Amino acid sequence: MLGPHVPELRALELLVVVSRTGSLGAAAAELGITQQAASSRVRTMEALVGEPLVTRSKRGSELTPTGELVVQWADRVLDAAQELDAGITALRADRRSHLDIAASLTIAEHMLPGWLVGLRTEQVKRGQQPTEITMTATNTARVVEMVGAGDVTLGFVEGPDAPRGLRHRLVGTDELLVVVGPTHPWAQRSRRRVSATTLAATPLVVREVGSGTRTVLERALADLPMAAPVLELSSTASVRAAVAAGAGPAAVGAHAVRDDLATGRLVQVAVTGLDLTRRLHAVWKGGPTPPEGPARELVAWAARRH
Amino acid sequence: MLGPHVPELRALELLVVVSRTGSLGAAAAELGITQQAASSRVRTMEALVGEPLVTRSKRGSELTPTGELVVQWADRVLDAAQELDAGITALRADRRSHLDIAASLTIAEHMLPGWLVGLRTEQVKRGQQPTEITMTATNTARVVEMVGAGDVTLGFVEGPDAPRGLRHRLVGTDELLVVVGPTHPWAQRSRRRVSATTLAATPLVVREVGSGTRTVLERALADLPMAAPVLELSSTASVRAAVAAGAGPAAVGAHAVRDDLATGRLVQVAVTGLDLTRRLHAVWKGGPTPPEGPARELVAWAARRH
DNA sequence: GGTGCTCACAAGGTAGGCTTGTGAGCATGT
DNA sequence: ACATGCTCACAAGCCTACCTTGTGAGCACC
Repeated sequence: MLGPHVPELRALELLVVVSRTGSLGAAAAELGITQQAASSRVRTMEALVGEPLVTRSKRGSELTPTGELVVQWADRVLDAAQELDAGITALRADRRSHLDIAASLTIAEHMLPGWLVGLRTEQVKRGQQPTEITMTATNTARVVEMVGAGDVTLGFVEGPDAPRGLRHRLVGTDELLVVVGPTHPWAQRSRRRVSATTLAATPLVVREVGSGTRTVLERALADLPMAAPVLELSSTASVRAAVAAGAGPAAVGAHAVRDDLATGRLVQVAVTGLDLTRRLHAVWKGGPTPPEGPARELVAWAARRH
Repeated sequence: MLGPHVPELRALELLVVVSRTGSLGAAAAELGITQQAASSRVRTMEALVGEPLVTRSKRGSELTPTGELVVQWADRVLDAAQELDAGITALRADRRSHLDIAASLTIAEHMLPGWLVGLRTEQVKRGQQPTEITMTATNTARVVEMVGAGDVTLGFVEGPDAPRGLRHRLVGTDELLVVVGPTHPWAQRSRRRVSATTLAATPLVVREVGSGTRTVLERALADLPMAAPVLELSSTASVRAAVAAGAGPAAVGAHAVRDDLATGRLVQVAVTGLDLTRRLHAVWKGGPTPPEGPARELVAWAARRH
C-alpha cells in the first residue's frame, strides 16, 4: 500500500519537466497549464516531501539535491506509466486509427506496451506522426482467427504451434523461471535441478489466483498432485522479496527476475520434465514480410529485441 | 509526456486492490475510504480507459479482461512508486526514527529505494514493525565524515578508495556501459572495443546537463576533447530507444540496460583506457560488522544483491 | 529606462473526490 | 418464509485541490 506522501503521477511529471526546462513557467506551458498552477502544484509536492524541491530565482528554477533525488525516482515511475499510457491508448484508440493489432494476453501484458513506446519514440524522433494503434487482447486461437479473417492487420501469439496459413516471425520468448533464495537447499550448486513432480509437491510462493503467472504454472503442473502454497502474494515484487528471503521456491516471469539472477539475490533452478517456455510470434496474412508501414515497423522493432 | 487517459497513482492502486480482494467494498476498507468513493473512482477510471474494467455482481466484483490488462501494467507503475515511497519516507522520517543513514547520490538514486522496500517487506513478513529510516543524500566525502562523527549509524559510499578508520562491506557496483544499436559500426564483433579518445571524439546520445549519468561521463572524459552531443534526451528510456534506433553511442547505467543487452536490442562496447566502474560500499564505525539491529539487516540485504 | 523573462500572491470558479444516507439484489441460515 | 449480511448503485451535500485571471516585484539584457 502506498504511503500518504507520494505525489500523484501528474505532479511527478511536472517536477520532471521542471527539472528538464529549468523553469516553472516553461514547464507549465509544456504541460498546458498556467505558471501559477505549476507553482502551486510544486508547492504542495514540497509539503508532501517535507523539504524544498526547487530553488526559485528570478531567472529560473533549479532543483535542490532532494529534488534531483525525487526526480530520479520519479523517472522510473514515469517510465512505467508511459507504458501504461501506450497500452491504454491502444485500447481506446478511435476506430479511425491506422493500425489494428490483436495480441495474446501474455504479450499484451508484458511486451507490447514497451514495443509501442519504442515505436512511438522512434517515429517522433523521425518527425513522423505517431501511428494510432488499436489493440485487442484475447487468446491465441482468437488472435489467429482475427488475423485470418482480416479483422486485424497484425497479431501476436504464443507458440510453439506455427499458425497454419499465416506468415510469422519470432519476436521473443516468454518463460517462467523457477527461482529460490540463495540460502535455499535447491540453490546448492550440485542440485540446481528438480523434477516437475518434486516442484508440484513443494509448497510454493505464488501470485494470487487469476494472475497470469499463476495460471500458466497451474496449467503446466495440472497433471501432478500439487501442495498448497506457502504464501500467496499480490505482486511480483512481493514474490521476489519473499523468495529472496527464503520463504520458498516460486515461478516468476523471466523478465521480472533478470536483475535478481544477475546479482545473485535469486537463484534459478532447472525443472526437468516441464516446459514453461513459450515462443512469441508476430503473425500476418499475405506476403513474406508484414504489410508495409507501421505493421512492418512494429514487427521489426519487436523482433530487434530478440 | 503523459496522455490524458492515464489514471493517477491512487486510482491505479485501488484497481489493483480490487483485483486482489474481489470486492469494491473490501478494497475501499483496505484503503481507508468508503465503498461509495471506491465505486465512483473505479467508474471514472472506466471513463478514462473507455471500457469497463470490473464486472459488478451482487456478490463481488471481478475484473474484466481489459481490467486484468490494466492491472498488470499498473503493477509495474506501482512497483516503481513503492520505491519512490520508500525514498520519500526515508527523506521525511521524523527524527525519532530508529536508523539514520547517509548515502552518496548514485546509491540514493538507484539502489537504496529498492533495498528499503526489500528490508521493509522482509520485516513485515516477519511480523516486525518496519524501521523508520532517515536518509541523507550527499557526496561520498561528506558521508564518510558523518559516519566518522557519529551523525549517522550507517553510510553508503562509492569506492574504490577504502575510507580510513571505518569498516566497510561491498554492497554492489555501479557501472556506466557504453552501448550502441545493433546496426552501429561499433557493434561489429571484430571491433567492440574503442579507445577513450575515440569515444570522446564521437557525437553521443546523452542525458541532459545535470543528470548523474551525464556528470559521471563528463568527469571520466574530462581530459579529452569532446565532440558535441548528437542528441540530448531527458530520460534513460528515451536514450535507450534512440541508441537502439541507431542514433549513436551512449553511456548508460548498467542496471538500466541489462534487459536490452540480453535481448540484443543494444550492444555493449568496451572502452579502453576508461574506468566507468565504481564499487559501492556500506561503511560504519566500530565492530567488524555493522551495529546490531536494522543497520546490520539493511547491509545484509544490500550485500545479498551483489 | 524599456522589454521580457522569472516567480509569488490574491481572488474566484469548477470539479473531482469524499462522506452520509438510502435502497436494491443475492446468498445463506434460522 | 424471513431475517441477516454481503454486495453494489444512486443522491445530496461538502470540501478541498486545482485551475484560471489579474497583478506585482525582482533580475537581465538591450
